[in-house]
Amino acid sequence: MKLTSKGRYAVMALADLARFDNISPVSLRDISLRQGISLDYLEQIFSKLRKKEIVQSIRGTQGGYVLNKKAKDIKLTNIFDAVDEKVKTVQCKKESKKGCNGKSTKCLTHNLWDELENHINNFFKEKSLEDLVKENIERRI
Amino acid sequence: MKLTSKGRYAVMALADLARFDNISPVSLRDISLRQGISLDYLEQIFSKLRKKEIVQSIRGTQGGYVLNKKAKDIKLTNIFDAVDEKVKTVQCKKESKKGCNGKSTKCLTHNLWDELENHINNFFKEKSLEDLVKENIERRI
DNA sequence: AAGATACTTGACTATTTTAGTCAGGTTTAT
DNA sequence: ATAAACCTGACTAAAATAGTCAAGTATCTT
Repeated sequence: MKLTSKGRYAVMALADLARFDNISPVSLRDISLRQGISLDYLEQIFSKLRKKEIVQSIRGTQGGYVLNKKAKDIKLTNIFDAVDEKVKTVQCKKESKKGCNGKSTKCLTHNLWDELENHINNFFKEKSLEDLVKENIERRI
Repeated sequence: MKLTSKGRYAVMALADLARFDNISPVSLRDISLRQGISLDYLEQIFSKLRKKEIVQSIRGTQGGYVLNKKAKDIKLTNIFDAVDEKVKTVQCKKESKKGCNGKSTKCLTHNLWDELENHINNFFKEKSLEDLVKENIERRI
């Protein structure tokens, strides 16, 4: 059970962005350097974030990215959703008609996995980008 | 972020075992049939569970496996631990001297990943095999 | 107008992990 | 004896991951 770097990088990059974008657009190059993430990879990630309207892009010299919403309105769940970082505990889900594994009943542990998914997703739904930045500033003082 | 089948199968198989082992040892063949998990794969999994003393094996005809502890004393965390299903959110952890990415400070999101890991692990620490079986029986009635 | 900076897109690929399979054992109840 | 069931280690196909690479386009500054 592990978080992929795509999801992790997306959050790291946005946390970085949230700290600096009130001054001026932040270039991926800067984020790349500060966070140690490959520029090419960041471009992939931000392309998705832009399509989901989490960030806005500004082209040209002095360009970069800015947040498209207030930091408190961007939850981790929105970020993970944008980069296709899904919480998945089990396959037996979609075939609503039948139970799991094509059998007529739910598998013994079905409810457990549902609970687990909810448990994790709740964490992601509650936590906002603002929380992240705040925690960080507080620790610095 | 997903659960691997190894961890999932281990829990499913043990839940199955917990329901039947008060009568007689349960053969992997039976579990394989009931849960739809390959026998060969189950053998790999139970080898690990036995080494961690979660189950006990009984060889020969009429043999099989039984739980080695009471169902309420077997937590999901013990099961996942036995089959190497780890919760991992981030790499930057072990190099205790330095911060993340070899830098002198913690990465912006370090605490977040720690929180997330704890959040998930708490779920695994609380949930026992007994809980699972109970919930299931209750649902059936 | 030129050049530099920075975003944009899509294809490509090496590595790692996963999810098993396969083959050959050993033990023990009947 | 023999069949059921455990035991072990090696092997592998397929998928996912974590990027790289190449070839653009847009816009600001001078």
